Amino acid sequence: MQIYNRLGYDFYRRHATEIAPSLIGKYLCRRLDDGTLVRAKITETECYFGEDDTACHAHKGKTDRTSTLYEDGGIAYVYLCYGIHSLLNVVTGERDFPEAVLIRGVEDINGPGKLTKALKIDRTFNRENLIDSQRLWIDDAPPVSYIKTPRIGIDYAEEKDRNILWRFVSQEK
DNA sequence: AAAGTGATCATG
DNA sequence: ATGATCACTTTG
Repeated sequence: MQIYNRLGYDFYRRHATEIAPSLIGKYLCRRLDDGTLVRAKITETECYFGEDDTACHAHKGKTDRTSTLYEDGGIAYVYLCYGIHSLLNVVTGERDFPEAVLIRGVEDINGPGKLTKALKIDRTFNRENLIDSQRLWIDDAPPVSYIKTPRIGIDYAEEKDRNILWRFVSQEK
């Protein structure tokens, strides 16, 4: 049985538009405080790319909250949505350019809020370094076929950004 | 269809 | 200090 290594800096330094589809089928890994290892196959992602993307949190520029997006690729961006849900993103690309991939779903868990609840991921994981963290990382796996759709929950964005096919969903059963 | 929930950001 | 706005989920 093949053992796959954790994804490293070379994977994360590419553009979010390229990384979002290639994350489908990879394994999101979480080491809980009690030592339990949870590995969940990623089934759904979205990418958010640059200040020109009106759906991206950084489209109005750099603030305290969005500063995470401007870091080097390979760290987590976790923020509180609707006062209830922590949403997990992976920061990608180069420093000073804001881009990230939202992890929207994993096997058997659909929904970005449910997945962070199941894996016990909260805002303390903001800026967690996925390349060397002992509690959150992503393991490599072979590519998987996927379909593309528009992104979800971004009605406030400009039409050009609402229509772009930046959501990626696994076709595997 | 609509509420629940609180950090964030722009306004005053 | 106040108010609007949410990259969601659940309930009816």
